[in-house]
Amino acid sequence: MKKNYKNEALYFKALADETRLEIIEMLKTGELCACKILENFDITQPTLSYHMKILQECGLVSGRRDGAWMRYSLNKESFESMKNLFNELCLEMVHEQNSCCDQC
Amino acid sequence: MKKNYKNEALYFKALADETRLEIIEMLKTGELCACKILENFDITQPTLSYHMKILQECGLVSGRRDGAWMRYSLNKESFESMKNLFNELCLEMVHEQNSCCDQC
DNA sequence: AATACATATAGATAATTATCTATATCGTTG
DNA sequence: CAACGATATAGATAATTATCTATATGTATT
Repeated sequence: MKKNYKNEALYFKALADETRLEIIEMLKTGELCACKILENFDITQPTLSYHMKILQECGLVSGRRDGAWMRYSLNKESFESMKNLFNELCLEMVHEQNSCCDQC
Repeated sequence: MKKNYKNEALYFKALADETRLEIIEMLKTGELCACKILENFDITQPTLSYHMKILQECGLVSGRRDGAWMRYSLNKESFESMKNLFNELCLEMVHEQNSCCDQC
């Protein structure tokens, strides 16, 4: 049975954007509201909202409403599970084989 | 000085595609020629060539010509350096702060 | 309740990425 | 060197993603 890489790709897609990587970096300092994150970028508010949605959908970021504000923070459990997934991808490299088949 | 996430994003972009993740998985068993990889997918030869180029450009995969064939293999050093980069992204999460600023 | 502020959603568009067909290049073999 | 097989490149197109403007929704304040 062929393995499906949709889940893995979802995580990596979330990280495959400079803006989102920088948002993650910002959130390392702790919980931040959307307006504070927005200050750091030259994008419009709806664009930030779009990026936050992607980060939330893959689970890396959690948001909670606090009055008029949304407060975002990193979800440590998700980062852990992504790290495991990533290590799995990196490790288990089998030793060299001389050729892949008889013809070539 | 604002950090630039271009390099990091490049790695993640390379991994943000199911086909490429599966190619990496295949290459874990050892070096493979393009034709052998191609058999596993429903894509054309030029499309595979395109994916191999992306994997090579970010350094994760190395290719060597062997007669008429190209033999591809995983570049362990690159995987190591990407893992470091990734751990850096995951770790160093500072403890919760109560609020991000005075207004909100 | 009216207004103002913070964020989200809808819909359009621009930018990027993945894919294809056609063709070129490179190496092998008769 | 001609023909063939393996791979790469060019150029077009389709699909996806990032961005914008306009607007809706939700909350707080007067």
